[in-house]
Amino acid sequence: MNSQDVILGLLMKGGLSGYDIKHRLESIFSYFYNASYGTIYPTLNKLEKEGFITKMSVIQEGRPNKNVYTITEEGRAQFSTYLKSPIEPNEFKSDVMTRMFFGEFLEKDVMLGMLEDHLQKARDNLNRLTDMYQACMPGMSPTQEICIQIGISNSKSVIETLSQGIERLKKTNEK
Amino acid sequence: MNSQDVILGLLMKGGLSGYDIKHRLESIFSYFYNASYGTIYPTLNKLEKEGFITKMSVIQEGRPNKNVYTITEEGRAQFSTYLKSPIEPNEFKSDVMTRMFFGEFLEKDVMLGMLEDHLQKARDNLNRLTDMYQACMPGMSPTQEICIQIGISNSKSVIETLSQGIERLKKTNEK
DNA sequence: GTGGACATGTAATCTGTTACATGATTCA
DNA sequence: TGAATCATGTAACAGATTACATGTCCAC
Repeated sequence: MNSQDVILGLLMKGGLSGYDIKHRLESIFSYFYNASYGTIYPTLNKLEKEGFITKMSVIQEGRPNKNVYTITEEGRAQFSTYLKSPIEPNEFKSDVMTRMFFGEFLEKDVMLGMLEDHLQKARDNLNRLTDMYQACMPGMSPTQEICIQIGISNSKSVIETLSQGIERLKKTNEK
Repeated sequence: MNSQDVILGLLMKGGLSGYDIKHRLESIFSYFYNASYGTIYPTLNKLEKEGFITKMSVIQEGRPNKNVYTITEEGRAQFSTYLKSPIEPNEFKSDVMTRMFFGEFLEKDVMLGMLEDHLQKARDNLNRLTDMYQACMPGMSPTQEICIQIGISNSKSVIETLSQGIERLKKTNEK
């Protein structure tokens, strides 16, 4: 899975600009994939050259013009090839957890501050996801719903486990 | 956080070879970080050139020789710098979840097969983590314990949410 | 006139993986 | 003799990010 597959997927339901794609990725998608403009625009150009999408310049009023890309039949076939390819394992990389792993080399109060901070981020993330769930709920496909439910339950489990861990750490601190 | 930081961290408690490091990463670490030999060996050479670690050739009986690397004072200082640097956000990339997101473009039975498969992998992963928890439990630092507890509770939450999702999907299939 | 949303793009760089290449030693 | 484990390394490539560069249009 790479940016090409994801972009083709996003175009399956209608034309989008690079800017639109970035915003889609940031909202719905951000939990399990992301890409920067430095990836999106070159990928769109590449996909157009390969005939998987076509470009249309759209003149807008009150805004700069934009390039709206539409998927072609070849593009749909290509996306279908991706969907049938072997699934790649999840990739997860966590700086916070790495620091927790090496926690014995850091002062306890610094570590506690770090964990509290991370906990707050997890709470914010949970709120973001539940808001999104509420907002998108009616229009979501069954598997999209599973997707966001996994995100939500994962967030909850991190919050719970981390809170308990912090409390335990604080107690060892008192000694 | 990159391979340099992680390798220095692993050397904080004693000398290791590249091969040892790979195995450490695969066992304890694999939940939140990983690296290939193609990263480990060049990184070790780079760290040695920079004076953060020193190499010692160890002649073994019944096995090929190996290079054991030891962290220097400069290396410890460098690792400490990492621990005090701003925390980078988690990175998560999931092919399965991307496919779930685009589930409407895939036949239901194919999707179900994919999800069952993923569920099994999640169960295997949970078993691996709980075994590791049992095995390493006495020697773990408090924050290491939090680390693995988060891994375990996340695995459990994925299994539960996914199982329920699969059941729901099956019902919509019958209609 | 300035900040912010909208909009597109490139060059340099980073960081890593994969595939290849080699070789010792043990055990069945 | 061949597979498995131990052990090290490199070259080609992939895939992305960051920083830079540019510009429109609106509202304050």
